[in-house]
Amino acid sequence: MSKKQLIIEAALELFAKQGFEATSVQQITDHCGISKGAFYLSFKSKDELIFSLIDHFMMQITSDIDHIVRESQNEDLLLRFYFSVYQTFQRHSDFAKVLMIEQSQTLNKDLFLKMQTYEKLIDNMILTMLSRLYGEAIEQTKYDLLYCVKGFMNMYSHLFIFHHIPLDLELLAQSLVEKTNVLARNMNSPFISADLYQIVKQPLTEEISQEKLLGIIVQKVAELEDSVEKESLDLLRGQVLHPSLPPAIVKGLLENIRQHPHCKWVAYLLRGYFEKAGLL
Amino acid sequence: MSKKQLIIEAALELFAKQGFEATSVQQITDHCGISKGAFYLSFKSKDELIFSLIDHFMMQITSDIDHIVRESQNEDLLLRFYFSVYQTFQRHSDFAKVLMIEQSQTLNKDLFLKMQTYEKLIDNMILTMLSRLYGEAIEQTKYDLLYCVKGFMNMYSHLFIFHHIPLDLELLAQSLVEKTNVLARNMNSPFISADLYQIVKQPLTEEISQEKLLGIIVQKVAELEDSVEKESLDLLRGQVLHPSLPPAIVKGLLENIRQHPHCKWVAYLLRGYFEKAGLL
DNA sequence: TATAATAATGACCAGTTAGTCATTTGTCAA
DNA sequence: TTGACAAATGACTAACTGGTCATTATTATA
Repeated sequence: MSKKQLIIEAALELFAKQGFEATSVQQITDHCGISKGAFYLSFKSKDELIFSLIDHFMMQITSDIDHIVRESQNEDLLLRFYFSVYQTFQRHSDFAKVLMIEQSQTLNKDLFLKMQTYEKLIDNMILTMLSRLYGEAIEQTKYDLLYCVKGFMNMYSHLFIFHHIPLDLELLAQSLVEKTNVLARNMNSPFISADLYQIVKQPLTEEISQEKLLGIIVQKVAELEDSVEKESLDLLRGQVLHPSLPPAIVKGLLENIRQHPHCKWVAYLLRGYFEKAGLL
Repeated sequence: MSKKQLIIEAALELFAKQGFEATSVQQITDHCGISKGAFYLSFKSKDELIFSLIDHFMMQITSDIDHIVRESQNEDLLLRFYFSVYQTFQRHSDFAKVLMIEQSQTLNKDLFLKMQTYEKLIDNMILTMLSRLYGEAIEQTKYDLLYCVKGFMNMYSHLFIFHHIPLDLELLAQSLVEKTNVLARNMNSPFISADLYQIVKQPLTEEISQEKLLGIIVQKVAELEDSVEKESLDLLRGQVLHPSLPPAIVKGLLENIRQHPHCKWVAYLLRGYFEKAGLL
């Protein structure tokens, strides 16, 4: 085992017990029998360690899930998915605990972005899986289904992250497969629309690019029937390209489209965009 | 506003941004324009602050939920429950964030116990609500339903804890009501049995008392048909009261009952108990 | 106004931290 | 055995921590 790996393993154990902040480099080096100086031969800083640690495990985990989703037949796909996820949680329960404790890390921006990248990957795998399983039927509800699946993963993992109880993972997976099927086949009132999902998945701090914004607008315009909303949105598209209207008009146009349930998010995006650009 | 409240508000803001550990007392006092000394007139220590902070908000939140569950008619109970929960998350989004970041706090034992107390309260309210709504029909699945409800609460709260997006909470609540109904009426393969739930809810570090253990065993013995398992369990009950059998036999008896699906938890508890007592 | 009582301050303390670097130890070819 | 190079060490630094307390400012009372 390389020195890096040795340190990562030792650090993981301590982080799971005490958290990242509360664990000192000295403790880590003591715990794996090397000197403090040696630590800094492997890692530039304590921060680099947590980054490496997260990469180390998240790469394993995401590739595991990817493999399952790619290689399984439809009939046992979902079961194998849940089983594999919980097996991974069990195998790397310390890491799962660290992820829980240090959850999402809004604190450190870089770390947050890294985690978001992995989460997006996993989201996409789950979405692929759901589409393969249920097809067109869940087109409207797939993002809600995604959230439900992730909610299950999260909640049930508490069972073995915080308690060391031997669990029948096969049974657990079966139980969650049933829940997922029940929801997929009976849910009719989704909450998370495609564009809400897109917004939420946008990197937190990164502003939306003009290009992307225009893309979303054009798509929405195409969807809409002829109406005040459609006309307003089209005018706003023009304003994004060549700002010429006074703030009052822009504000009014935004108010027009905000009423339409399908346009709420575009309105939200546009308001943010114009505000940043000093046009509101 | 009292000085204590002033400090709590300021601290909350900083904790939400940086986390508890990473926020110094100096930063807090700077942020609310008082001296470091003045802080220690209101709180004995930094720890006491986080305790007060959690009490301050959790008391509000739990009593809100309790009120809803007590006062609502069955037909709009669930809707009002979800609506109120998310309204609270929105109103106290900083606190929700702190709870997320500092989640469950396995680190500090006292804090963990405090949170577990509140969580138990909320669990019981949700269970009461579910039983009132669905009655006997969910007797077998109620703990799974509880986990699903909590999973929804958790997952969907990400939408506004990490993004400041205006959401239609009424619609969100409706959507979750449907999901809950769908699950309650169609789920047949629960995973969380009454005794598994009991174990998980047991204070983490606290060992099980002999008394409690005997109570569980007696109950199980009463449930079982005459069988090897029943006899084994009864012998083990004797061993708890008056240890006399050699480890090998105890181990064998444990193995006997571990096979029976209803006895897995008792077996788990007994193994832990005998190990602690040096009888295994 | 004078006095007592209370509230607030911030320099200070002892302890801990991440990170550095002159020095020692180990390794291996000549 | 020697010497050159790499690996590893741990005492050290500067910064920061939670918490204290002699001192000062403010308020209430007489």
